[in-house]
Amino acid sequence: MSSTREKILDLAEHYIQHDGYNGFSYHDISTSLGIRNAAVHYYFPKKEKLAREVLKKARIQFEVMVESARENDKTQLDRLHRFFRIYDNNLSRDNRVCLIGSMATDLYTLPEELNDELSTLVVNMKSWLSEVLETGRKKGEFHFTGAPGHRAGILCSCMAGALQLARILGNEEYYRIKSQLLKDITQ
Amino acid sequence: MSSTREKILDLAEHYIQHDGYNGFSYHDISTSLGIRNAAVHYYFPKKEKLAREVLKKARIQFEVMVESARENDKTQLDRLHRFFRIYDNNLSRDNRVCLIGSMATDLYTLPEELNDELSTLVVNMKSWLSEVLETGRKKGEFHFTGAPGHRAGILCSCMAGALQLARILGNEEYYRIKSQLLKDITQ
DNA sequence: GTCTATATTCCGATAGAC
DNA sequence: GTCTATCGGAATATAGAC
Repeated sequence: MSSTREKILDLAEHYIQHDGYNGFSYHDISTSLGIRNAAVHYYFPKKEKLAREVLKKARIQFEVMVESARENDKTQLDRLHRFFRIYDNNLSRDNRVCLIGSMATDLYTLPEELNDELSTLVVNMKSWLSEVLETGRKKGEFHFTGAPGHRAGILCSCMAGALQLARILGNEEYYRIKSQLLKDITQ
Repeated sequence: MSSTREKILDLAEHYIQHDGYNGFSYHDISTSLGIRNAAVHYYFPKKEKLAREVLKKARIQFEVMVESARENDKTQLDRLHRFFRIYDNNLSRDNRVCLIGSMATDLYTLPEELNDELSTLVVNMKSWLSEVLETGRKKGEFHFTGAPGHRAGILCSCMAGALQLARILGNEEYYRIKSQLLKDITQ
């Protein structure tokens, strides 16, 4: 069980969300880790494989979060806060943009091999959030008009954009957007 | 008055919004234009100067739009539609992401020289939109809660994210998000 | 598993001819 | 203003020793 492999994956995730897929290199990862270029290639021969594994790991991590929400959360508001926490964590870790926003921006320069994993991640997130919103509205926790799927689309795109705006306007902008979105749904 | 220079600027804008700052090269521009690498460097010796000029041109173009809105638009809803049209145009031109979203995602790999121009563009857009929203609410055209600045932040970040999501989920997702945002404000 | 060493390609950038 | 030619460097990737 190699921990180097896991460290590489974590670093790759960091760099993708901090600098973009085309903004980092194997050299960045190897020097951060204190090993050599070739050692990184031992674990991930191609950069696209590395990125694919990052996406896969994020998808599984999201599935774990969903399962944990299913077991522990009593309200849909708890679940909505889990959704927001994903973005909070990105902001607090070096002002990362979200993985989806980063990959989407570079999408047309990426090997098509990455499309499946990326779209699965997005579809899973959006449909889970749609269910949370729909159930929450039925139970009177949330108040909003329109289809839950539309509202989920707004939340996903708005939070992705909020992390990007935060880099330019400051982190306060992110918190303003987040709290306004929350008020829109809960009031 | 060189039209080659203008063509280069337009191509650079296209590539930044299609492939990201780190996803295109002088070679891409020169071959698209049917000239040589060195000719592009004649107009823009450094890539960062090229990107800066793209941002400056976008800022001026936005100022022209604001002035046109001031002269011609009778309602704030007309102005809001102008705002949305910016993103519509990006979507219809090769599924571009917006200039701000693209540059923000690559921000930490860019020369700091670009920060000023980028933040000016964002501040100008957001403050203009805030005014439109505030005036529209006073006149009864719009209905929303919270500060106009917060609502403007939501609109900017949401539309940026919507162009990114559209690349993954299809253009229909963009239109769903846009029309829901519009309903939220006008109903 | 990690290393040295290197092949290959691409990129930003410049010199100098036309 | 555009060209040819080229430099220096960085990136992805691989071969083969340890």
